[in-house]
Amino acid sequence: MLDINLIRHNPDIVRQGLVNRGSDPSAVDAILALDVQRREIIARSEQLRALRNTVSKEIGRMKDEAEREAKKAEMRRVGDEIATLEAELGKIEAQLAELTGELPNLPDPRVPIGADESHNVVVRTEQGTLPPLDFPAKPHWEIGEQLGIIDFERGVKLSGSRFYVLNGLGARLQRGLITWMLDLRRQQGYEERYLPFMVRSQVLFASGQLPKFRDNLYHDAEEDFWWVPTAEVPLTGLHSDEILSADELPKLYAAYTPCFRREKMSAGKDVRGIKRGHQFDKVEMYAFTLPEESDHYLERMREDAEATLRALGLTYRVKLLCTGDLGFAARMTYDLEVWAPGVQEWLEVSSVSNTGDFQARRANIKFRRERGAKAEFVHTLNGSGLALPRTMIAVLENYQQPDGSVVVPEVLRPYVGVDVIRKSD
RNA sequence: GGAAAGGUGGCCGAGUGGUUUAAGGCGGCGGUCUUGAAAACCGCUGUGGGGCUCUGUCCUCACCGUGAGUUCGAAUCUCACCCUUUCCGCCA
Repeated sequence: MLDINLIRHNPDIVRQGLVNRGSDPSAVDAILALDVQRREIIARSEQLRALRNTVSKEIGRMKDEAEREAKKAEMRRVGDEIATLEAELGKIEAQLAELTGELPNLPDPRVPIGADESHNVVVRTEQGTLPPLDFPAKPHWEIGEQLGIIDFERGVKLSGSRFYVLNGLGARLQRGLITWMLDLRRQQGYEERYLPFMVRSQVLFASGQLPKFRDNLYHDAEEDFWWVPTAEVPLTGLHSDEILSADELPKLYAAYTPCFRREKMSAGKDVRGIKRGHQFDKVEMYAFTLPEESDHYLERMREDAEATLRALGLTYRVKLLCTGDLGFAARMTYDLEVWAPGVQEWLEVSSVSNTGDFQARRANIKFRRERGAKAEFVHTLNGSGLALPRTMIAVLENYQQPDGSVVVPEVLRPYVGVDVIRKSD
């Protein structure tokens, strides 16, 4: 949510920011007009309320019956007028909430301007420590099926396309990655949280998924439950409607959750393998910080995510997203992409974003610098650390051997329990 | 799923239609006293919106779980819903 005062006083800045990220700026004018109407109506109705409050007290003290009845009749008319104004106000505020709720965050000035992902900037490429493969690399679906650790057919039988089953060491590899990542996050200073995987509408509004992106979410038809598309959602809601004290900031959290996405927008894309499913696992990082420290923690969180890939010895690159590719709530985002030699693709395994006070406004998360000081909105950041299926792809394809086996990365061996994944293990 | 009792400020807790401007207490902050501290005493105390003689020790509106309703006037009365606790049922 953008600050209404920013829209009111600097509409040009807001319009420019929206244009830069490829959004329609016309809502700004509608919002400004509604804002003026809103304040006019409030001024009038409050004046009438003040009058009624005063006169009602007088009525309580009146002894003269006729005079009292006359005043009551008069206040009845005032009440009717207030009701009319309030009804009008309700409509205007609903429209205002709808329009402002759909405005995305404004890009940070340092974000390169561009229409789409082709304008993203590769900041850095980090060479992995693994020796290059000296044989033709197989894609992970072949590796997985030949080893018997990924079962696509039974996934489809159970739930349709974009679902799969992990068998034995496949499941253990993923579980090992999750546990290892959570341990790594803890060493980096993040507190672990186990969260609900279904949340109320309000929580999805706070993080920015609702109202605009409901098509990509799974929703329970009978209750107000939505399956989380990322742990970012419940983590944003964790401190909603709270006022934190400055000395407990930053609050750094890590959480493992499955993520559920309808992938309506990417129908037909990435249908092969485990790159894009309706259900996938992720370890997520999240931070609540002082406003002046969020830029610093964006870099810190990117470093922390990178450390995961470095520990696995994988080759990856860091991208700074351009304005046109920013997510709804983000004002600046780094993507980490890992190289997968089997599919010959850079896979997005992490997206690290600073949302500034955008989510904090929607979730009403504040802090106080000192006792008695005015409460201010915190800043929030989120980052994947990391998305599991794509990390699995990278591990399988980079650690594959000529005989079809897959070496388990050293850091994972205590978690997986074997050094090499072979057929029929 | 059934029954009962509840939901009031940071916390406890009073308040069944109008001196309530939400009593009182605790906590917190400031002060008096003190060598210092404690105690005692005095004062202060939340959130959001709007306005202005425009940033103030200002005026005003709203907020007692949520939403509607009754009324000149609602924390208080009515209805619906949500949540909590206890008991029963069911269950991992």
